[in-house]
Amino acid sequence: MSQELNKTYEPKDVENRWYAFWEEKGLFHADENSDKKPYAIVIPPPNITGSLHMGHALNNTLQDILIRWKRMAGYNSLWMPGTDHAGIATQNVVEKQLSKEGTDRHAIGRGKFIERVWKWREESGGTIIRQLKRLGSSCDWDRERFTMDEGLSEAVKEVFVRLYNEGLIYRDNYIINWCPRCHTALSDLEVDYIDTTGTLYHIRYPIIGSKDAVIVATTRPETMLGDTAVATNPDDKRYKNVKGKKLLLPIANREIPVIEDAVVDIEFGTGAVKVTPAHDPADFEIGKRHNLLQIVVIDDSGCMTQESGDKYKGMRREESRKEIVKQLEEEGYLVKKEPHQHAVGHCYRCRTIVEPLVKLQWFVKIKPLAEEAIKAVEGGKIRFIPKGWENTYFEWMRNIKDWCISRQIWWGHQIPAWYCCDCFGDMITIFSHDKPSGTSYATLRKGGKTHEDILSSVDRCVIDKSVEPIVSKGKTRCPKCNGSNMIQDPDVLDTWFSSALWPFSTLGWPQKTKELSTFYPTDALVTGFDIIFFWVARMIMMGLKFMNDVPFKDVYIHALVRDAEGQKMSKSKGNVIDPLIMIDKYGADALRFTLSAMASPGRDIKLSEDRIEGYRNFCNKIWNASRFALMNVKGDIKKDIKGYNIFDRWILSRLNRLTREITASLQEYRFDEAANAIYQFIWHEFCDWYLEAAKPVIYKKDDADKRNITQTVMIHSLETSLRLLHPFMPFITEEIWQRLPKLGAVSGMESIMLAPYPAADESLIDDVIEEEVRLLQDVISCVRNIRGEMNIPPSVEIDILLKAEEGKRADLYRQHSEYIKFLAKAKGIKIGSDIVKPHIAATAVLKDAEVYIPLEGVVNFDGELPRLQKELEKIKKEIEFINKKLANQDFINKAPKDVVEKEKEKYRELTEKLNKIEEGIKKLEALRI
RNA sequence: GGGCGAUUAGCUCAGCGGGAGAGCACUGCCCUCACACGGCAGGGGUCGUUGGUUCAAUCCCAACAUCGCCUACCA
Repeated sequence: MSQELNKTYEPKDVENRWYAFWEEKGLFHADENSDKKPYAIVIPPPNITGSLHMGHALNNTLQDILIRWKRMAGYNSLWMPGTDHAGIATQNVVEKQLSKEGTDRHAIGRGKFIERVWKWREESGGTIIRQLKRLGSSCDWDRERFTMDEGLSEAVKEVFVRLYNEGLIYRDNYIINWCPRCHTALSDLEVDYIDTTGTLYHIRYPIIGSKDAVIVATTRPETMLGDTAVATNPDDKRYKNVKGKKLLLPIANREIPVIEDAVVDIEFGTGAVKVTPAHDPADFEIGKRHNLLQIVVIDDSGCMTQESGDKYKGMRREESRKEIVKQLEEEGYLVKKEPHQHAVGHCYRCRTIVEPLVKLQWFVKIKPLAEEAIKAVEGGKIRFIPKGWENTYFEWMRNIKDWCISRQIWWGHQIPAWYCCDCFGDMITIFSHDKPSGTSYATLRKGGKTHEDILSSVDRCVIDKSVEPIVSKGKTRCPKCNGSNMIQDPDVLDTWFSSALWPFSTLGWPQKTKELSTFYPTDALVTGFDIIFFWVARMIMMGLKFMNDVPFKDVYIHALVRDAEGQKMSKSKGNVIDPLIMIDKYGADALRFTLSAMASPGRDIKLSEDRIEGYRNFCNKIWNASRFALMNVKGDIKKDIKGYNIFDRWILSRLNRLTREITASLQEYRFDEAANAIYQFIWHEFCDWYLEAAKPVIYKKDDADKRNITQTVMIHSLETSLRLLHPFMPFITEEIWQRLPKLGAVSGMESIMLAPYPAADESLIDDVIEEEVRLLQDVISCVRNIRGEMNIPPSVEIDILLKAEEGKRADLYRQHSEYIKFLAKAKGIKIGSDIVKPHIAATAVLKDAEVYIPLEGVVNFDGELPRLQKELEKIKKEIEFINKKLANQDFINKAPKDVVEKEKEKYRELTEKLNKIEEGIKKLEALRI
C-alpha cells in the first residue's frame, strides 16, 4: 500500500475495498461456541420491497455503532440480519407487474402466483441488503434470515398451533377493518387515521304514528340502508317520549326501533345516532348488546349490495353517498348539512379508505399475553430508552384489543388449519376463476370432480364458521371420519405475526440450538417509536410466551428523520434526502456521523444536506491530520517513553478523559454526546492545538529524543482516536489505521475491527497539566486576538512581553516560552515580574499575567484605546452582576460555602483586571494629550 | 376528548438550580511547507409569556400561548 496520501479523502474506493475485506475475512461473524461474553442485536427486518431511506440509515447506523463498539470491547457480538416478507406490500408489487403483463393473480392461480413472488424476491429482494452494506453495516450475513424461510415458517406454525390449543387463537365473526382495494382484513394498527373535513348530514327519521321525527346525524348516509335501529342516551330527556317507538327508515321504508345505549353522546349532533351494526365498529357493539340484525349493504369491493335495493345495487360507496343525499333532499328528509372534522381510516399500504365489515377472521386473544408483557417492563426486565416511551407502551398494552391475524391475500404464511371436505362439503364454498359465483364443495363432487380437481382450480373459498378447523402443523386426516380430503384455510397470517417471533425464530427456535442458548435474550432492540405497537410489544409478548424470557433487555427508541423544515420525508412531497445519493456524494462515514451526532433523545432529526457536508469536511480533517502524522513519522515511534513535554501530557490527559466520556455516553445510548465529544477532541484539541504544538518539536532537528517522544504520542493519540471513532466512521478509520505504525496491544492486528476499544487510563488524566495548558492557550489566544483586532498582518513580526509574578506563573511561561513564541507567531518573548509596559503597546490582562505587545513602529496604534474600552465594559458588567450577589446577606448565609468562595474569588480577579485595564486606559489617554 | 413532547444565537440543536454553549451561516484577516472540504480572530441570545418556590431559576412548580406527535366507538 502506498504511503502517499491524496490531499482530500476519497471515500468511494476506500469503502468498497474495506467492506469486501471485512466480509472476506469473516469479521462480522459471531461464533455461537465462543466463550466470550455475548452481545446480540436483531435487526428490525426491513421490508423486502423497500429500499434504504433515511429512517433505515439512522436505525442501522445506531445498531452498527453498538455492535462495532461491543465487538471491539471484547464481546461475542452478533448482529442478526434479515428481511421481512411484507405480505400486502409484496403482493401489491407483484400484482402490479402482472397487471402490466395484462394478467392478474386469479388468472394464473395461487401456486403460480406464489412462484412469481419468490422469483421477484430472488431478483429484487436483495436490494435493501446491498444498501445496508453500503452503509457499512457489520451484520453477520452468514446468518441472514427471511420471514418466509423454512425454519421461520416452522416457528410460525409451532406458535400458531400452540396458541390455538391453549385457546389463545380463535376464529370468529367480528367487525374488522377491510381494505376494499387490497381485499383483505387489516389489524387496527394497519389503519391510518387521517383528519378530514367531511360533512355531517342531519336526516329526519319519521316516528311511526306521529307527525314528529327523530333527527339523526351521520357522516356516512350511504350506510343508512343498513340501519337497524336509532339509539339515544338513556339520560337524554329530549328523547324520553320516543323510547320504544318505531321509526320509518327513509328510502328503505323499513321500520326500525328507537333504543337506548349509554355509549351515545348527548352532546354530539342531535343526540340520536343511527345504528348500522354491519358497517360501524361502535354500532356493531350496540347491535350485539341489543340483538340487532346486521344488514350488509356494502360488499368487499366497496360497492352497494342487493340489500340496498335495486336503485343502489352495484353502485360504488362514494357515488351512492351522493345519490342517497340527493334522494333524501328531494324527499324532504335532509334537514341540514354541515362541515365536520373527523378522522377517516385509510389502508396503510394503499391509502384506500377502509370499510368496517363483519367477517369471519382469526384472532389472537391478547389480554393474557399482554399482562405478562406489561409486567416485564414494570419489573424492569425490559427498559425503554428514553424512559418516556414506557408510558406509550403501557397505555397501549392496557387497552389492547384482540389482534386480527388473518389476511385474505396469498403471499404469506398460510394458516395451518384444515377442514374436512367430506364432513362439511356443504358448508365449504369454492370459487374458481372461471366460475366466480361460488359452488359448494359437495355440489362439485356430485358433479363428478375429484378432490384434487377442486383443489387445483380453487381461486378462493369460504368456509362457514360452523366448520370445525383442525389446527395442525401439517396436513392431517379428519379425526371424525379419518378422511384425507382436507382443504387448508385459504388465509395467510399478518406479517407481524412472524416478525413477532424474529428474536428467537432467527436463532433456530423451535429447535433447541446453541445459538439460542448463547444469544437469547438479546441485549438491545433499536427502532423507531412508530413500530412500538406493531413490533416491539408483540415481540415481548411472544418472547415471554415461548421462551419464558424477554426478547431483549433494552429498547432504544430513536427519532424520526425529517427534512430541514421538519416535514416527514415522503416521495409525494419530493423532500426526500436519499441516503444512497448522500453516500455517493459525501461518503458513508459522513452520513453515519451526521445521523449519530443528531440523534438526541426525544427529538426528531431535521436533516439537511449542509450537515452531511460539514461532517464530510470532518472526514477530510481527519484525513489530513493523518497525512501530517504519517509524513512526519518514518518508523520513529518507540514502545517505552518517558519525558513527555507539556503538550504530550496534555493530549494524553484529554484523550483519556475523552475515552471515559465516550464509553459513558455509549452506555447510555447517547450517540450524539459521544459523536460530538470525539469531533471536538479530534478537530479542536488534537488538530488545533496538539499538532500545532508538535510542529516545533518535530521540525527541530537537534533533539531526536524529544522529537521521537512527540512523534510517538502523536501516533498513539491518533491511533486511539481512530479506534474510538471506528464504530461511527468505520471506513476512514480502517483506511488510516491500516497505514499507521502500531504500538502495544494493537500491533500485528489485521483490522481495526479486531483492535480493542480504548479504555481510559485514569492515571493519565491530569487536572494540573490541563490547567497549565489552558494558561498557555490563554496567552497565545490573547496575542492572536491583539493581532486580529489591531490588524497586524501575519507578515509583521512582533515581540511579546509577559508580566507574571515569580513563584507564581512566571516559571511556567518561561519554561514553555518556545511554544508561546511559535504558536503566537512572535519573534521574541520576555517574561518576568519586572517587565515594564512600553508606552506604545497593546495590552491584555489575564489571570496571573499581563501581556504587552510593543507596537512602536509596528502598526498604527489608534485601535488600542477602543479595544481596551470594549474590554472594560465587558468586565464592568460582570462585576456588577457579582456585586449584587455578594451584597445579598441571604446569599452569603444560605448558599454553600464553596459557591460563595468561588464568587468572592471571581470578584477579586475581576476587580484586579479592571484596575489594570483602567490604568492602561489612563496611560493611553495621557499619551494622547 | 385524553396523553406526551417542544419553545435557548439567523438556522439546527446540546445544556437543565449557582460563570449562556456547539455545528452551520455571518464579519475581518490569511492560499503560514496536513488540510481553503482550511487557519486565526470576531459579532450575535432580556434561554416563548405570566406568576410561584428558592439566598439564587434558562433549568423546579403552576397557568397561558404557539407548534408538533401519539391515542380515541368525533355517529
